[in-house]
Amino acid sequence: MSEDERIINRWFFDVCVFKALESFRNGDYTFFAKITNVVESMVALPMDGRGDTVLKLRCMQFLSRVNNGDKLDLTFEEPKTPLESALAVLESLCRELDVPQREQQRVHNAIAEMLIVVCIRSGEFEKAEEILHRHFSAAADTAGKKKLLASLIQRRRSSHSVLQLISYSDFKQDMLEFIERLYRVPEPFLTQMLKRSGHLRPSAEPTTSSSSSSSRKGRSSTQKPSAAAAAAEHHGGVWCVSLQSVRQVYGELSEECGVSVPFSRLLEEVELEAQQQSQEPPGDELNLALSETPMEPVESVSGREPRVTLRRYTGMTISRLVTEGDSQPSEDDSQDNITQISGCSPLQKSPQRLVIRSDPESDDLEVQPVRRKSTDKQCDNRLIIRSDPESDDLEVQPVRRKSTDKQCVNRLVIHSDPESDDLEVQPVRRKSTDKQCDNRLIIRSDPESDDLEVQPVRRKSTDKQCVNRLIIRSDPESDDLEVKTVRQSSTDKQCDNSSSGESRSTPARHSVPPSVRRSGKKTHNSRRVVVSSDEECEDPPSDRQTAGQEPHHSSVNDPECVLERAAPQSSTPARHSRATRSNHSESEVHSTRPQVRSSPADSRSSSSGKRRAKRARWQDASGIQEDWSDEESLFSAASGPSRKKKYTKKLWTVQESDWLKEGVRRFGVGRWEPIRSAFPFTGRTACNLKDRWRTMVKLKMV
DNA sequence: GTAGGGATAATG
DNA sequence: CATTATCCCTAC
Repeated sequence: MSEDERIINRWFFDVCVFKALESFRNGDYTFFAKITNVVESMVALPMDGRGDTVLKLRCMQFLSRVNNGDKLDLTFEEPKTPLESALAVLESLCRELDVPQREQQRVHNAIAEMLIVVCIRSGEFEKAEEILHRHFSAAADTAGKKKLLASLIQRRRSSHSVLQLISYSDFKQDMLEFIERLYRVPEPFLTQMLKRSGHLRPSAEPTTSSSSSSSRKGRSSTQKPSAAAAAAEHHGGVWCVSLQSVRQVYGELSEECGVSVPFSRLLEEVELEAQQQSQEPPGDELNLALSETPMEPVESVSGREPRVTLRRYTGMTISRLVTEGDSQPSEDDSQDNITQISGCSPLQKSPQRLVIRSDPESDDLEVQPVRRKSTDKQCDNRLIIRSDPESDDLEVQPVRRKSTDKQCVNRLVIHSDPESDDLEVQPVRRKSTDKQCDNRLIIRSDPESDDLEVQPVRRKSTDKQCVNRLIIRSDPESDDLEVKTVRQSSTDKQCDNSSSGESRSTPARHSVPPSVRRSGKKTHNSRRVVVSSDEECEDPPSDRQTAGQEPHHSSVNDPECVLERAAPQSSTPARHSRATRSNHSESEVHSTRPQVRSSPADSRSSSSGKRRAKRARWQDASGIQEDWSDEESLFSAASGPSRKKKYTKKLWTVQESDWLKEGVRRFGVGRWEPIRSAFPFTGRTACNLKDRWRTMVKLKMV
């Protein structure tokens, strides 16, 4: 990666962070979440890291967690609720910045209080109690509050006039103010550049930070429209600036910002990139991908394809988590939301994994077994699971992924009849046009049996979702796939494993492995049906591995769970499921995005429609945190203060591994502390990085 | 702060 | 019980 690219990445990163804060300030949390995802995904990119980069990420992480703090089913770090993660980030911030003790305590208490309130409102009294004891200080000024909360918990009262007075929105803004007092994000270079060139209308500019930013850096970002500005033109909604003007402005600002790259090199890069994307017509003018994209990050993210760098980021919205390096998603993969689950079989040297990915383009769910060994040869076989908006049918389609992205045309439609619980399967040949579907699928793993449960959900508004679900189980003995329909009554709570099923085999291709462990609590009754696909996906014999699974489900309403197992750092939340099975398994989450990475973001709040929905769906798929938290609480209660459990393994996410690789590239092996500081790792010590590197080397991931 | 090596947790 | 990624401890 060239130096130029790093610089450009940082410019864009800065703009995104700036915009994210602005949207948070304006209460546009949806946009905040989207942009956070973008930011998050950028973390692993090579970037000209100036001191503030990590700090900005921290702020984004913090706000992202705060933003999702009222969603107990999300998680950024394994067992933690978003606000618990926020507390952890707060600690990091306090370590990195000089935060007055009093302020630290105040913010800490505010977060703890809100978390307790959220738990109480949700009826999670045990969790609320745990937080109360663990995080809520009994200082004089909070003693009364603590007592009240304790009382509500004890009486199991999830509603109380006091609770109604507490506004989550106010809390968010309070946290934002805290962040802004702590650190004013400087006005991005690109924004300044535009302003100077006369392209940026003052109104479009964020108020708060611009002034402080410039002053913070001690530079005088006065608006002195350079001559360059005169050369700018606005064509059909697109700002165009002559190269000469950009060069001139660049020259002025590069000095102030410490950019040493010659403009000519920068230009070459940009043009090259533009060409590769076959977008911009070459010319004497920069159709400012460079200026425009940054200026309107929103559009880029949600709408049309952003150009240049942005495009790449969008794809990374997902948080990838994986532990294995080789598992790094291919370029292709990185464009989708991916959930990865892996399992390791002792017999086979290579672990088996299953990648579940949501297609940004179509709301489809894609399941793909992955071989971890040879990185290059990923499995070529995939399974697309799609819900039909029109009929609640489930469609399963094997896909062969050549180099050409063309899919297979054979599909399998699985239809469950609400009246009879029958499952209908229908082979279909399909053209290439894909239709979207408005229904969601819930994939859930049964803790008791390692089954995979797939449930179509109507996205409408009615709370009564489909009651029919599918249980997919793989037969370890035969690689068969067994599909069972399940009718669920709202009252059930356990999984029913009564049925045993029959199975059928699909040509083996996708076996769903067992093993996810999750605590499940749902149940259904059911009947099972088996189906076999008539299509075949051909797969090389070896691909078959399958993997784990994962599951999850989600809440009926809006689920958002992701599987996650790992990915703690990201800003994206996941829902947890602890379900993964293998060592490396993990799930990812996607989240907000890109990164904030960890930063924040993630999915949590994205609002853009489809993508958001998709993400939400994924989240559903993941585990549910409540279960876990129950477990956790049980555990803690049982073990008491003394921790019996020495520790819980926290698998490394792909993103963390990417940071580590980038860090080693940047600082060298052995420079663990600098690496740790340069990236928004949370809950990782330099020693952890060292160990992870050791593992990665051992696995030949690096 | 880092390197090594042992211990542990999680999984087949 | 064997494996293995991750965690923990200790020496330097």
